[in-house]
Amino acid sequence: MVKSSAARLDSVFHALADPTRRQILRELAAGERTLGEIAAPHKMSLAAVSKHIKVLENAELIARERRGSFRIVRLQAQSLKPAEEWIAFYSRFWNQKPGNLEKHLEGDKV
Amino acid sequence: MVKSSAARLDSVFHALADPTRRQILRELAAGERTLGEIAAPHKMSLAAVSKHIKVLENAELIARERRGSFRIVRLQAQSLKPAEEWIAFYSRFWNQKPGNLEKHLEGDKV
DNA sequence: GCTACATTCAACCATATGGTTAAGTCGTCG
DNA sequence: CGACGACTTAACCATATGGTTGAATGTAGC
Repeated sequence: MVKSSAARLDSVFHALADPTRRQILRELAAGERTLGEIAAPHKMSLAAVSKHIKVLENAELIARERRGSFRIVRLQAQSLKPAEEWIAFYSRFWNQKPGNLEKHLEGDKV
Repeated sequence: MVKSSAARLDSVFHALADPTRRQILRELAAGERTLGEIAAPHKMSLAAVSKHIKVLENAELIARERRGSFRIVRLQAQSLKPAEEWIAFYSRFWNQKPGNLEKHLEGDKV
């Protein structure tokens, strides 16, 4: 399914809005894992983890590949880039004094 | 309500996972607005926009202030910083060749 | 082919989300 | 003080989310 840029941001941010899924991504940063390995540290059923994996896959943050009877999961960090860029638009604000925001964007008025 | 760092990421990413809310943040980047002004361009009721505003407020991405009979809404972009930093952890990945990821993190094996 | 293992799918459930309309609140102005 | 304007809250609805358990699927190995 091809998604619009807005829809891709929707699914990426939605995927990130859950601590279990963020933890999974952190684990995958250290290398690929099987579903079983990913699920082990989490206090929930394998089926529940499988659903989280599907949410991450839908956001294209991971890729799944069959390897024998295992399903190996790999990080696709580049899908985070648009999200990072979206947020980075605001980075110029967070080192400024709050009162300067309007001036900064609308030109010096006072 | 004081939130854990994880809970704050939850609410920020959740707030960003909706195109209407992202648009509202973009509008607010140009300066403060009243709720009416924010709602005008959107094809939904004022009550619906009010709910979106509440989600953004819960994530501390905006602040509301009473000004006469108006409610003025201001961007609080600094609350995006932790989200940006969380994502930035992965930035070293997206300029690399996929095959290098494990080597990069686990030391050169092959 | 049978069995075990790894994962997925289906059915179900409780709660959350995103929208609606209608009523309520709170300042301002005549 | 009475009415209007600008929101906010409440009640309601349909659909989505996040979890469960139990059955189904797909490979590997005897």
